[in-house]
Amino acid sequence: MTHMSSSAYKCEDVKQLSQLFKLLAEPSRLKILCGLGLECRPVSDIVAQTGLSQTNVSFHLRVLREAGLVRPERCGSFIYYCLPDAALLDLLEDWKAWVGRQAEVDG
Amino acid sequence: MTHMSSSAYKCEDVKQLSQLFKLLAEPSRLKILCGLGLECRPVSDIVAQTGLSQTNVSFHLRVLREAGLVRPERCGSFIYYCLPDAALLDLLEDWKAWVGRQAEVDG
DNA sequence: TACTCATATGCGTCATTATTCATATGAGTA
DNA sequence: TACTCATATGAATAATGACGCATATGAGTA
Repeated sequence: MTHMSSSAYKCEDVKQLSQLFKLLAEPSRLKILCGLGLECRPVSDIVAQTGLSQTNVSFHLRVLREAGLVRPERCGSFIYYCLPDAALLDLLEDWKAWVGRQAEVDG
Repeated sequence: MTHMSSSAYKCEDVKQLSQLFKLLAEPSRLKILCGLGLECRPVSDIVAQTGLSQTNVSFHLRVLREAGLVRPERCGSFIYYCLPDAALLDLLEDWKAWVGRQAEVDG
């Protein structure tokens, strides 16, 4: 316990947080999330929008669904997906802003 | 262009953002970043603190360094690493808060 | 120079995971 | 029931990335 600081060692829940980031780290998944925005869209729309294969979209939607990052809603033979929490988009925006600032600094 | 909305399609820079998240998705790397906090520490300290092997720490530090997420500073035979931007910690805190809230909601 | 300590790097291996193909489920409709 | 469309799933493959071992670099010191 020599140089314990107030700022360090704050991430007890590194595991939980890294799992979340892993979900967002997949370009296809991030594209799906961002593409959804605040709207609900059927899978076929997501497929068309992202250009990914239907199989692949379904795969990633399952991952996101099981993590609670998207919520499915059946409507007829369609299944609509949407973000359960708008705050997620704000967080993503914060990172984008940060990345933008970093890019300025680094050149 | 049938149902283009204001909220969707906002992530032009999905690739850049997902690369950043990929860096943070590695538990070891996240541990290193969080462990650093606002301080500068030599590699040997990071090794001791994280319990990771020296090789592995160096490996991850390189990844983080090349991405601009840590900055090295030579001091004698030691190389100190620190975060170049304190805002990074705030962003991580925001996510932790969000994850906490999600956990409440989901049960 | 020779020696030590701190850190970095090349290489091989193992584990994880994204992707595709083919097929199954499940709702709607005739 | 049979048929179609929307979505999900299983199996196989391919790509990525983390980790350890051995070794190299580079600074300090005698």
